[in-house]
Amino acid sequence: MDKTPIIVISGPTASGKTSLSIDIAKEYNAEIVSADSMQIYKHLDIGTAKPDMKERDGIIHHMIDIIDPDENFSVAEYVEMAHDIIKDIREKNKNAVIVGGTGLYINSLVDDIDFRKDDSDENLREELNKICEEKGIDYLWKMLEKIDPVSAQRLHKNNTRRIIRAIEFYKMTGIPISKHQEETKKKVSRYDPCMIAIKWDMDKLYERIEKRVDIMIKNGLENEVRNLCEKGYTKSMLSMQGIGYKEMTDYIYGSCSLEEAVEKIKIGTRHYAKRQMTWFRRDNRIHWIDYRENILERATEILKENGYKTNNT
RNA sequence: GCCUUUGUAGCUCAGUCGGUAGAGCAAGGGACUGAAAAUCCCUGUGUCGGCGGUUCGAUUCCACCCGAAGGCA
Repeated sequence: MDKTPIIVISGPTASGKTSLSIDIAKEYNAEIVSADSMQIYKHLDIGTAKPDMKERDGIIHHMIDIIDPDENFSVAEYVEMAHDIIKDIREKNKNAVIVGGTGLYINSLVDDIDFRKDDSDENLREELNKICEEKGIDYLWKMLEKIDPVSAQRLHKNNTRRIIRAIEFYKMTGIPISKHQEETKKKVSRYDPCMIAIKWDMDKLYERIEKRVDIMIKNGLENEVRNLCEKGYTKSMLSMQGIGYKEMTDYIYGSCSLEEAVEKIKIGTRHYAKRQMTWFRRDNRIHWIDYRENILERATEILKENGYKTNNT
């Protein structure tokens, strides 16, 4: 079976993914599929650095603004929708450019990981959370050790979230999540990705983050979050836990000053960029482009080596 | 000018009844298969402001100097 070629642009925040992706989309007759866990939300624009229509410059963007801020979303849904979109794009004889910084989304899509329909249940998860509060995480960890010792060994006892997910998976499917993970690793992906990312010196990247956050403030992040709060969206929602949103909410409700909130946004974004780097660093399929190079030119070379042709060639 | 408080890790500060020091934050590294902008793990030597004195030994006590904050003139 022929694999579907896809162009993937990943990397840390503020590395220049968006503008590179649009340039590439123009040259390669492509549509863009975002892989960003926050840009999927409507009304979260400034803080997520969502490209506006002018920036998109006529290029079709998918997986942006697809749900309301009070809705939950997950990788499983992401992957399911993205597969269909890519299929449609290909049927139009266009290229698909996947762009985003959410490593889990990128890898789940590119590696074509299976998410079963029946292995998740929010009520059960809530129930387990309650048990954790009452009896402590040790109790849950021991429970997991009995049903899935492999996962129990792998998971640190403080990582409540993952422990609960592992138990949840077993209760829903009757098989240990560790076993499921091993099986899905063997699966051959339907995609043939050409992966590109822009590499920055961290201090340079941090400078960009600093500037970018200042611009967000200038562009009215406070107002954006105020509107969200007025619409009734609260910090308990996933969307409002995004960097920039949770800190601004704290400021709006008076638990810190604006300066403190801005500083926290900068720190949070730095931490995020660092985590993204540890995620992407280990993927040896990625072609890293140094920020000092002519990025589009270099990307074009890489794509050419991988059999992609521009509109002009 | 005098009095008081203060000077310890990039920052905020503990501490050593004299045996050369430790937290939080920052920073660095790592993990990651249905919350992932989330969640979690690992990493702490720094002229203890300067110069002397006492002492076997001073960051700790004493004197002086320099810097900071406050008070009195």
